[in-house]
Amino acid sequence: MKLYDTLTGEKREFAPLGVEVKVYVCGITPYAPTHVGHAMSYMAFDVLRRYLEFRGYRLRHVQNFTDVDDKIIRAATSQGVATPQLADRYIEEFLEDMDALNILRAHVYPRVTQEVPRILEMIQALVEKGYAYHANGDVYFRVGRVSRYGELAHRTLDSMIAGARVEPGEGKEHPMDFALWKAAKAGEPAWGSPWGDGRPGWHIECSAMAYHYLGPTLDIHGGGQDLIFPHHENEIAQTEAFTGARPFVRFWLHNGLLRLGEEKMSKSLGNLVTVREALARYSAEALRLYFLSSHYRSPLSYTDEGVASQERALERLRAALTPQDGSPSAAALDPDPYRQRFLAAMDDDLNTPQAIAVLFDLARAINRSREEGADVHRAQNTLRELGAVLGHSFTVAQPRDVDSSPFIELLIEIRGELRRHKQYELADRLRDRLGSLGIVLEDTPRGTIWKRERAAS
RNA sequence: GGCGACGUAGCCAAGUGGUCUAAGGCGGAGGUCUGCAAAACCUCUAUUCGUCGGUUCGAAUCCGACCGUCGCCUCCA
Repeated sequence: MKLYDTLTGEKREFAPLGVEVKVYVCGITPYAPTHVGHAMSYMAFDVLRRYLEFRGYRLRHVQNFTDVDDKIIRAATSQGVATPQLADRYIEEFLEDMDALNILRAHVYPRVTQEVPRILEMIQALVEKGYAYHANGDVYFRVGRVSRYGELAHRTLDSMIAGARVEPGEGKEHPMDFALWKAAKAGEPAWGSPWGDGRPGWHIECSAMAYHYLGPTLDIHGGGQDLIFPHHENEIAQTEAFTGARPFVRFWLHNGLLRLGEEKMSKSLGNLVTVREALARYSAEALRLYFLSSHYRSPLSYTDEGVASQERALERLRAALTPQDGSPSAAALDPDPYRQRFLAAMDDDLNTPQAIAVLFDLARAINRSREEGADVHRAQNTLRELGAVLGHSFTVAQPRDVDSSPFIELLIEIRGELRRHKQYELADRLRDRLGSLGIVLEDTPRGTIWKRERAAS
């Protein structure tokens, strides 16, 4: 299996260093509802995880919550709640959203507020080694000490300064130096430290947590492309300076960003669709199919038509899984060539668009073979199995509420009687009226089936 | 200004030197089935890959220029 590594800029054969694959994925800063851009990112890493496990690897997945930060403090003050309460609320929401999207939970979700002692240890060590220095209650990382600084972003320190948007910063020796520890302002959450009360800077928490939960070398570190610089660049600098071991990360994986209209979807720009809004309109599977229909490293635009079209596409895959009736009279359909193609696609840096194309090919083959009377049970099992690798179940997620089901079935029964007596006008009226209420009827050789149409407009 | 990515059918999106007269999905057209529908199935729907040059026996795929879009350089998945 090959994975594209941002650091080297090439696809390389992947194998974990030890018995388990060590995966760290950057989590969220919980101060606002989860949006579909997060969903896309975590879905990409969900598929990575499912595929690695499918390939027989054991895996340990750590994902942080940055639950102390300027934006959290600001949001908490403006809403008149304490920062831990605000963070807790959004963390809970985030986990619920991930569950709703069928994204597997990480094995560990460390939080900055619970890791401060370890973060302080790391900062202290960096100061002792000369990689960091103290200035007015802040502690900064000395970027100039790291000759490779900029290697992940493929930039040099000089070229970054030429960009000119660097703020000098009071106590900084070098404009690109970044804070490991920030002195507390009045009323802010703070912890004691050798440099006075304060809180961790933005990047150090990931270094400390990754080191503590996974060790000095990670097999895979993931996140959105917007984290490459400065966040991940700084993680490399901190961790390698601290451990003295190289490389900190063997494979850097970054997903392309979701756009809304012409711009990246982001909290700061305010152009976003929350996961809850999306799930109110579309099924989780349609959203998943939409995201996976594009390669994880490519940017993708979120559009209603796009997700809606996947809702219809999904119906085709589900239809291919409807049970076969009658006993097969022809040779069974052999799904192995499809399986091979699926694996080849996934082995090539998780080429989910191609893998999905294989699933549609297999679905078509199943439908065709079934009409010809061939045994499709094995092929259907393969479709189900490969779908599950992508996190799909293809089950008719019918919000079949107990209240109306018996009545709908009664109406269908009566319509059946009408049809038997060739009272088609009345029968069609029933079907039309149910249709306008969002209930779709289909007359099949096995009888009439119904399903609820998802409102999509 | 610096660094990087991308531009493939009506829409979305794979493919990155010959198997490509380019996968798959949505949409569209015709047909089979059906009381009529729906679903399913079959057939068709880019001789062409932003534009212009170049390299090569051969390019959507490599190189150059140009046009356009986006990302990072500041918080961000």
